[in-house]
Amino acid sequence: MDLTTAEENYLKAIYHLSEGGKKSVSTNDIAAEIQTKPASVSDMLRRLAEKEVITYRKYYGLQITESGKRLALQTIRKHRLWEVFLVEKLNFAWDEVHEVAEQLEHIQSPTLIQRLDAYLNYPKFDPHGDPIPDEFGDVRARPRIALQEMAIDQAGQIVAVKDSSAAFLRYLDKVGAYIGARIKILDKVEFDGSVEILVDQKKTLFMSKDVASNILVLQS
Amino acid sequence: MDLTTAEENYLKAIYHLSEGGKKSVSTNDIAAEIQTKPASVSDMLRRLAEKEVITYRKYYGLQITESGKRLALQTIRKHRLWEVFLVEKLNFAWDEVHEVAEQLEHIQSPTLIQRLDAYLNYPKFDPHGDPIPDEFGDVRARPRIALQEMAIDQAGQIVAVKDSSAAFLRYLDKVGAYIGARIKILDKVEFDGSVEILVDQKKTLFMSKDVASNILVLQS
DNA sequence: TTTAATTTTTAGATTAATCTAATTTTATTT
DNA sequence: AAATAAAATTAGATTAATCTAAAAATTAAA
Repeated sequence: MDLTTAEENYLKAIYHLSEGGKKSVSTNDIAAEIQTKPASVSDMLRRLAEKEVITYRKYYGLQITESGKRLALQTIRKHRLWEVFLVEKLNFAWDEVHEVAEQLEHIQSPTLIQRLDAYLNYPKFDPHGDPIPDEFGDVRARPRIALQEMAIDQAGQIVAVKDSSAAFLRYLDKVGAYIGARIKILDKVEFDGSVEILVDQKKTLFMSKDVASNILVLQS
Repeated sequence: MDLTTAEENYLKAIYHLSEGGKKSVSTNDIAAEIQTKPASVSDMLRRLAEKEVITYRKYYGLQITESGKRLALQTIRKHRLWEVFLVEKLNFAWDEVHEVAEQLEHIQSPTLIQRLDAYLNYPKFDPHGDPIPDEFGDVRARPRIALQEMAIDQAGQIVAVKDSSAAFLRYLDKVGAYIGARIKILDKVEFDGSVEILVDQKKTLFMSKDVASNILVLQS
């Protein structure tokens, strides 16, 4: 059973919102996530329910089905593999890849994705540090902690960001706190929650609590 | 001015038919090329004329405009660059790439194409031997001759095929007459027009007139 | 040069995806 | 618990792309 591009986008948004910890996903949430009007969402929910990728009771909300989850994870897998390709092979900066990947993720060709995966050497994480589901939709997420919550002298590797807005990503790139950087907490200021870290054993960096709580670290 | 995916496909078909040497391109030709109904074509022609990528007089036929030609060549450029990528990097066979490239050619991102071009080392020909237009739409075609028309003892390199159906391409692959192969005419049979050739200085091969006239060679 | 055949276009429907405006349902407040 | 606010849905339109069937225009043939 095949989904249109629009359906894939809605399903992906629904999946992300469901995983985002919220108990129920509202029509308005989806509309905001996908930049469209609530009326359009209602319409689409009816169609998605017909295709049995969600269960849906009017006014009462929705739930993604197993088959819906599988399809959403396929799309996410494709998106993230393309992001790896764009950054590793075509030298895109990691804050420039999203829109292109948003288009590429809808290309239909299982063979293409298998071969792309092999070509990229079966990457497990995308350039933002988010895990890439395997072809069965299994995701092996690493336990990650916000940089802000680490104690003095703890070390680790930056693996993801919470806020992946272009502005934030550009800021990080500029100060040298890239994904993959090995860091260590040198000091924490009680007063304002700001942190001093050592990057790659050479560069020290100050960051505000706001910034530090948006950076996710894999502890070592 | 942007074209939809369907418009791009029609314009590409029109361009190919125009270049194919026919003086005028008919509604039925386009319908056949694109696997659709003449009624749909009439409709689309009206829209393409509105966007000024063709000039169109009802019942009298159409002509592609300069801007239409430019856009068609952009799409063809993208298609062929993706084909190179699929074959060279992802190890697709050259008869498996068409459908995927048909999808990839519609991805909108000038940056992506620039970088893909650089990554592939600015290829001038696709895996079928067809020339890749540059970013301004300029095509530098090599003078090519049908294998069938070469004289005994002449040598060259297979650079393209006229009939690129999957069946024909598979046949060629099987007998070892791949794109890029260096060949030499050993003998020609007057009676049925069949040819005997030497491939890569080691293997001799017989082929019928039909096959030989569908293989294009760059003479050396 | 009429008639017949072919080609092309229009008329009228359909489907997916979207919108605005109106209505209905649910949630919140006094 | 009635009144109000917020959220969600329906009604009715619109656009792109397609189709079938009918009509119109052009081309070919008797």
